[in-house]
Amino acid sequence: MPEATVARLPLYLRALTTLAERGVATVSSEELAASAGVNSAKLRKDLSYLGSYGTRGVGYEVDFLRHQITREIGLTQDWAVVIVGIGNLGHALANYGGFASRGFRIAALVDADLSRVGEEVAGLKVRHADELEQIVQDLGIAIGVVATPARAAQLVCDRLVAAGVTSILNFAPAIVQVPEGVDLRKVDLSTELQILAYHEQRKNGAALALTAEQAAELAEAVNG
Amino acid sequence: MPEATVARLPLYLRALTTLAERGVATVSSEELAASAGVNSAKLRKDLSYLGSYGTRGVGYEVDFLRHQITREIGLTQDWAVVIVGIGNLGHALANYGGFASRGFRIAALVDADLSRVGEEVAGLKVRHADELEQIVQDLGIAIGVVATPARAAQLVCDRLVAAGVTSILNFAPAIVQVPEGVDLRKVDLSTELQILAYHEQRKNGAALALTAEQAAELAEAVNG
DNA sequence: AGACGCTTGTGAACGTGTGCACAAAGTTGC
DNA sequence: GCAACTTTGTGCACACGTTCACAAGCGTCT
Ligand SMILES: NC(=O)c1ccc[n+]([C@@H]2O[C@H](COP(=O)([O-])OP(=O)(O)OC[C@H]3O[C@@H](n4cnc5c(N)ncnc54)[C@H](O)[C@@H]3O)[C@@H](O)[C@H]2O)c1
Ligand SMILES: NC(=O)c1ccc[n+]([C@@H]2O[C@H](COP(=O)([O-])OP(=O)(O)OC[C@H]3O[C@@H](n4cnc5c(N)ncnc54)[C@H](O)[C@@H]3O)[C@@H](O)[C@H]2O)c1
Repeated sequence: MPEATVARLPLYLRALTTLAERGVATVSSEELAASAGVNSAKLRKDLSYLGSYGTRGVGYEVDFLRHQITREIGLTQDWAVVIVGIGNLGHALANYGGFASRGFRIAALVDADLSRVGEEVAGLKVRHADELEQIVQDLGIAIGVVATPARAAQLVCDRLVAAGVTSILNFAPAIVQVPEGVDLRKVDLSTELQILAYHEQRKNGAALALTAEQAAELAEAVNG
Repeated sequence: MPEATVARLPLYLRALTTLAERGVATVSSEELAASAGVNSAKLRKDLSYLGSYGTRGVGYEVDFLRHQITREIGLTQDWAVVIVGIGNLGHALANYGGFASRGFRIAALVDADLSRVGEEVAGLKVRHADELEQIVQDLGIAIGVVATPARAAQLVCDRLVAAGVTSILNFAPAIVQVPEGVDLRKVDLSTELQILAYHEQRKNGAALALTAEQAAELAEAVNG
């Protein structure tokens, strides 16, 4: 299955869940594509990787398709997650209710700062970073979330990997190396804003260019 | 400039900043690529879109290249940002110091909940959503960050656009439509986790498949 | 039952992105 | 001033992703 398709399955899943809540029983690729904000041909091709679950002339059965995607992504089981670094962001993540409803359970919170250890956040006691290996093994944790400062990110990832974690979501703005077999994804807010700024500048730049062109025309008019 | 290149420029910028702080004056494409975690040919092709700023046989001058990328992204000016939805995540974002150092200034905080309005967060008073248009125009805000619940996201984006915002970063897990000319990027943590879960499952699935194969072999051995 | 209309699933064309490999261009050492 | 060495910038081939367009298949209505 293409990586681009995998990245869109959660999108479809969310759209299907919304439809199911509204009591919709079947949906065409055109409608579902509109809900998910993608091209309908792309949607059909994506879904075709799961199998032929549609009915020609009718569409897709919402509940059935939802189940198939859930199974494909691997959300039939709950995944235990550890969050490392319980600062600003770590607190927000720990308190966020949206993970549980999507198949993820925050199983442990870890920080290196002794003044933070023992604090109760979202019903969990913050534990010390040195206990990481024990925690990961005891709770069967496969996914780690890194919300420490950038300078600690590589060390924390190394420890997570050593403890047996094979999937990491990194929020720290740092380039981290992990051994093969370990999946690393990053969420980088500053980068996102910078990409927006680039396009924003070009929008304004286009306006400036137009002005320059107008200026040239003006100059020509005056000189001609 | 290719979109993929634009998305990597912030990465290079960060790597260059780190090098500059370490006092490195020049860097080869090989070294810089390693710092940024990309292929060196890709890095050189990306940089070639900015112009021919390298010196053959030597490499790139760190400070100069940093300045060129900063200019290209449009970070020579500071961008004013408004955050809408000052809950868990909004607080974390408002308190985050990493934006200011990268050319973004949190200029205003907005919420619809009257019990939140007036609260002081990160040195700013939370203002009411109805004032949005006024705020955006007075402060010359071009970028909006949406950290409201999903159900409010479309409404908030519509209001932001109506107020004159032309770039939006959305944290709510919702598909949002914006008119042409407005850039919308989304950060979706659940999706990221789900992508990790998919690969995680396949890792385990590979192990299970092996077991199944072994089982088949065993059955064959018993029957044969 | 058969014709009609609708929607899926997919072949094929196209566009974008990646990475190799090397000529061109610079530096360093003698 | 020249040869040897280093590193950039880029042409080219390939891989990946997207979109069009349509035959095949299903349900419905007469
Ligand atoms: N807060 C945000 O909204 C935001 C936005 C974008 C990016 N980030 C990034 O997310 C990360 C966390 O941000 P934050 O605002 O929560 O920072 P923070 O300073 O509030 O929290 C960091 C936490 O990590 C802990 N920590 C430090 N070293 C550790 C280690 N080796 N092991 C375990 N824990 C350790 C600290 O004790 C602290 O509690 C940073 O890298 C930041 O750049 C945050
Ligand atoms: N907290 C997290 O770590 C986290 C993680 C992933 C995604 N998210 C998403 O980010 C968003 C915010 O999450 P949160 O945990 O901060 O939620 P929250 O409920 O704590 O905060 C939401 C805030 O938005 C305000 N709001 C609601 N409607 C509004 C409107 N129309 N205009 C202006 N403000 C409005 C509310 O008053 C509240 O203060 C949610 O969509 C959530 O799914 C949060």
